[in-house]
Amino acid sequence: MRTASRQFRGHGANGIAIADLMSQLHLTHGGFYRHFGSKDQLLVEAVTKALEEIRARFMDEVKKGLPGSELRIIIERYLSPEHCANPAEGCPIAALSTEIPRYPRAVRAKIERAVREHLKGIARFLPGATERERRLNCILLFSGMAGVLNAARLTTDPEQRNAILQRAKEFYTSAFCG
Amino acid sequence: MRTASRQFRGHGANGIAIADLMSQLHLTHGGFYRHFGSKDQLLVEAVTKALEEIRARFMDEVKKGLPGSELRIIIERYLSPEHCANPAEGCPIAALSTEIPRYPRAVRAKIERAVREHLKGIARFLPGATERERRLNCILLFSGMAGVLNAARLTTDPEQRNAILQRAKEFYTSAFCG
DNA sequence: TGTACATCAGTGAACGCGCGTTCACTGATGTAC
DNA sequence: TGTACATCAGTGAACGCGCGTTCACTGATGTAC
Repeated sequence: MRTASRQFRGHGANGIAIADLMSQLHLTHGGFYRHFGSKDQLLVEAVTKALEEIRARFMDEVKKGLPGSELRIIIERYLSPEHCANPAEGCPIAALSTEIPRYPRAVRAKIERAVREHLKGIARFLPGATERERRLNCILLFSGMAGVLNAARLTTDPEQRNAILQRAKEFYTSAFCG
Repeated sequence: MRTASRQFRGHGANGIAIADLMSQLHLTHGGFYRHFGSKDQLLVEAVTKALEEIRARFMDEVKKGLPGSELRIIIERYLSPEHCANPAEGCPIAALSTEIPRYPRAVRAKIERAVREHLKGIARFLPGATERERRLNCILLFSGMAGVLNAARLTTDPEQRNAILQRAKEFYTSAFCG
């Protein structure tokens, strides 16, 4: 399961074959359907799982930091060179955002629900007078960071890549951390 | 060519078969290789072409507006509900950003060059003391807007979708238009 | 403790389809003489 | 003006591969008696 999730993020929603995935677990591909109804279902569960893991990791980091600096820490982490260099371990939305809208309705709906759940858990660190405002700000911040992460990922020059991440870090921190 | 470009943006870099594409032009798929060396090459040319068209459209709109409001117009346009609803006619980077990094080096390099060219043409409307700063700001703005556009595209509730676009418009306008 | 049976994760071969690419061929157009 | 030839966009069949899914079978584990 964890392996599946990594492979999806690393190679794209269609970039990995079930046979290859199973053989990485030292299994044959036939057994796959004992555990999942289809590859789409695996995708849904992999994305959901990945979001939960990421959120757990965020919370760990946040607990270690000073109170009041939660969001600053999350932004720092999200736009770190490590996250940029390892899409397979990172945010599945950043890795798969353009491919998800093209999936069947049922798949999209489930992924959307997982994303909403994820954002709900993070929105409380965002500024905003009402819950609705905090949610909107949360979407704005994370979609923006996901976009800039992808921009950095398709830049081949490492220096340029770091400059982009650095500039984005300053920008989003000053915009959302007062 | 234009058809190809639309199909790629609408269905993803792998979402359209050469046979289907050719038959939309009332041709058989065999003739494809008289014009392009491979499907990858078509992708590169389609993205390049799309960026040129978009920039030309931007410039048209900008000329019609008041001087000084160029960037405001571009942001308004990029985050419009029309752009959100029609990925096939819109920004190829927003539509394909997560798929491009997984292509072979040669493909990526050519697309990156086209993107750089594109941004170079727009950067002069961005704030910044030096050319380098304006370029960084340009990447920041457009990657952020591409991210939020994708977030809006995977939201199923239309009201929520418009709220996201509206909020993003305010945010990026106030951040980059002084 | 031992035996018979059910369950079920895993095996490996096969099916069927989609699709990128190739290739021998056709037929219209243009050029040379 | 007419004829022979070259060019080349387009045709349509075929090749070959990848891959999601199915299925009959195996073998280990656990339960009933």
